[in-house]
Amino acid sequence: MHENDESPLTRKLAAFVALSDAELSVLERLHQRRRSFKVGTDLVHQGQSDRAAYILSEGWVCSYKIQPDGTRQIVDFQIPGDFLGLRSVLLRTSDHSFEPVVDIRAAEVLAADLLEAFAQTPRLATAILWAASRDEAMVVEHLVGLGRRDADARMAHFLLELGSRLALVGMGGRAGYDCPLTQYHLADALGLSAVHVNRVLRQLRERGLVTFRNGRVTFDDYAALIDLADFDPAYLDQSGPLLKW
Amino acid sequence: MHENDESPLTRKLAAFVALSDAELSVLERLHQRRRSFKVGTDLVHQGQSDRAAYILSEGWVCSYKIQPDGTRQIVDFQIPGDFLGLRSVLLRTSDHSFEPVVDIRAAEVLAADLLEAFAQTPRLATAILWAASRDEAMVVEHLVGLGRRDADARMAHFLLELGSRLALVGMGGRAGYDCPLTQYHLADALGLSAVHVNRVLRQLRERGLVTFRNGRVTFDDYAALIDLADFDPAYLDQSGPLLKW
DNA sequence: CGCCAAGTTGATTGGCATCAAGAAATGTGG
DNA sequence: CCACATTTCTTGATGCCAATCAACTTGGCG
Repeated sequence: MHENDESPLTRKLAAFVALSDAELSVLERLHQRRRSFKVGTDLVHQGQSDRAAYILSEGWVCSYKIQPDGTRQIVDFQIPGDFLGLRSVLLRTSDHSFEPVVDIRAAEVLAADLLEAFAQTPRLATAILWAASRDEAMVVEHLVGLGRRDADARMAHFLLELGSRLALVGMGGRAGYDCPLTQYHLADALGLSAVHVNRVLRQLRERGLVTFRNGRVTFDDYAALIDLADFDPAYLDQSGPLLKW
Repeated sequence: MHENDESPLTRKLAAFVALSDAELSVLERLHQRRRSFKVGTDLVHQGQSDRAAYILSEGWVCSYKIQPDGTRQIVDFQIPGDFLGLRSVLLRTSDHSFEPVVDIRAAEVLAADLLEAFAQTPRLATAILWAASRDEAMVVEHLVGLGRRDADARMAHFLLELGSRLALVGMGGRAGYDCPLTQYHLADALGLSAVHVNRVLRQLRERGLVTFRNGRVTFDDYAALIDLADFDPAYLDQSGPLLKW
């Protein structure tokens, strides 16, 4: 597909375990069934229906819950290399829905294939479970942000986290990254109103910290932003744990 | 220990799968190494240290994260029958700390024992993973509450959720339940100030919905409370999924 | 009996939502 | 390629929810 056939997931996992050729080819085989989804077509991932997971290879997705009163809370965003609905393959739980933020391409993974891959290559299984556990840690961090950070710090923390995640799959760095999210997405994720998101972004820009504009996030003062957000990327990188295996 | 030797965990799992005698005895064996912890003695569960999990059999625990600015966000409470640090056994992640709310009694479970139990009784493994997935769903629901519910609804939802969880292990019902939490605990869990927690509780009491007093939660108008909280216990019960196995 | 944690209540402040209205960007069909 | 429609973004004005500050009360306990 691309010049090198390295998928974002491969790239992400490789950052934490050195995968053998055999493991790489098993991983590759998981990417067989490619599918596309357009914005607007909800990936209805409601429990009972299908028991497939996806590996996102291109584009962004958000997972969310709708409240009875109509408001929406975005639980997390998925970027290339992330799993969609991994849990609902292994167990039969799927408490939230998925919606593409932009047109996406993803590989469908059947439960059987995944379990077989796990059986064949335990190290790969460990790596994937590590990724899943990292996702959980992000949800927890998100919860902490909603509970105990004000709007500025929340936004700063969010933009930094996204930057770190994207850097892992080669889609961003200290300078910034391309970001297809609208201010409404930010609002629904951060528990703010869209109007206030706009004000917060303006303020961060005017303070010379970060610029969110035209689908691009630019870090103007990385260090100061980290300071404002009290950002500690330990929960993302966890560098070390897997290397020992 | 008690009149019948049924542990809270057994009781909880039994609500979702009918466990065979063999499975029950394996479960029993996991409860061998009993330990006690007193209030104040933090269960330092910081990643690297020990790789044991606990099954809580008596008392309450909270899991939390401390922010650099000193504020605390409680991620969840554990009640009898719940696991502590299950994830950190399987993976080496432990992003938050545990602290007893009252003196507790718990069974220590070594990674090896757990894995062996899983190998022996797949159905038990499924049941335990179901419980873990339920925990995750609760964290997500908590996140939604922080992002999109006002103080009243948040409190109401929290008290209802706790009631449902306790009912599952026979420690409460529609009438109410004993609750050792302080208003500070509620504040740290709900992302509110302790002062405001007090006001919200008073208001709920005066509206005839629920009374939180002297370590006891009393539901004065269950239906109205559910209505206020938009409480849908689907994410807790998930009745059905496991029964099919 | 006196101490300390937990709970209670009032007064004041401030962060963020809401309402409202317009400007810019993006998309769409003719 | 333009006219028009629909998002998306932007900014101001106003009000409310919940934080903060400050006392005071209550209850448990050595």
